[in-house]
Amino acid sequence: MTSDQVEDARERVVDAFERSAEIYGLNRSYGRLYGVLYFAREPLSLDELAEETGFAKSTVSTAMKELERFHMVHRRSIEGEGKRAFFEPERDFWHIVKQFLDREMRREIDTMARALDDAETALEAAVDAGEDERAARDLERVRDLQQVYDRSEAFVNLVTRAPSDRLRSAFEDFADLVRR
Amino acid sequence: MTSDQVEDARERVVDAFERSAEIYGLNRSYGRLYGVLYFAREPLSLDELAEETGFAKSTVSTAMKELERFHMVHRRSIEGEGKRAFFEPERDFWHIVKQFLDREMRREIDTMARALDDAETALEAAVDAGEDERAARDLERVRDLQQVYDRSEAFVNLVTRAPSDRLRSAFEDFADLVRR
DNA sequence: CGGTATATTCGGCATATACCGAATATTCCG
DNA sequence: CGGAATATTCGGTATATGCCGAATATACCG
Repeated sequence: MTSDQVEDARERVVDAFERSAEIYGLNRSYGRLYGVLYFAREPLSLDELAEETGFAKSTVSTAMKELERFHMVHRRSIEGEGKRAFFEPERDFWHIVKQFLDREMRREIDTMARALDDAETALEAAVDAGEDERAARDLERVRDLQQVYDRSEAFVNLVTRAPSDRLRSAFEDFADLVRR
Repeated sequence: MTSDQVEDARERVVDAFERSAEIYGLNRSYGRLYGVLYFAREPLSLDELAEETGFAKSTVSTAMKELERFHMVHRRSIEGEGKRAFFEPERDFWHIVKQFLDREMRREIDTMARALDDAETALEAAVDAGEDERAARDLERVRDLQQVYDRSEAFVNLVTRAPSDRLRSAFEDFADLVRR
């Protein structure tokens, strides 16, 4: 039966989504839910998602909240459907990446930057006070890190502020930059 | 005492490493171990790392194996130190990123690509057989994904093959690409 | 080749996480 | 405003994970 094969094929792609989720530190179930949504012909309700994936409705509810946090799905209500919530997948992967950079990576960079600044101050004082020469070494290390994080921050700013299609084309050209 | 402040500052940076590890889906303990190594004046042994971090030696041993897998640390032996192993941090972050792309992301891309190719074949057959028009929709989705993953693969190839300093400078120029 | 220093493996415990179903809260509509 | 439909929260359980210390394996040196 062809339609069985189609079903299998779709299932394998959803499997692949699960493994992807895993790699990026997300729960497998999120990959599955996202995958199911990705192939849905229309927005799905919590009950439909639960039915489709085999998870309890409560599980789906919390998972959806998290997936929304990552901007991987969007919640909608539909005219005449009362309170019932419907979910659609975000299919622009660049958008998802941007949101991740904006939310998670920026926060990481900020804490690190603050820690580094404090460390720099303390170490400068230590060096001036003629403390052991370990301080000088550490100061160098800290400054190296500062440079790395400054660049990361610039990159994050760049990416999160540019629209997806501009990024896509910039990355095409990026290839030439690396190669030349 | 200034040296207390220095100690505190170093500690805060190591803390920041822990949080970073967390964000990228690694264990906090890996961040701590890497951080301690980052500021070490010389390569550290398992016992020294255990002493410094408070983890059991066995814990450190397995963690080090994992950190090696990610190319975040390197294992060395030192002349006249017998069997004892010493560890050094990889300080070139680009190198670490490249290894991650090469090992993890490439594998993810491969499984997804295979799943998508299978799905494409099955769906094409279904469409030709005049199956329900859902197949046509799905085929479109699959092809969109293929494009995304093809581009990702090209990007991964590019980055993993270029030397770190070239990447760094290419990313400087990338900024102009996006902005212009 | 035997002994010693070191590394790794393994079983077990304690904690964290994923998931469930029942209980509660919220929204919408008559 | 009340009641029905839905979503969310919460407590409990099963499983996974992190970490430890003891037991085992491995490498080096005399």
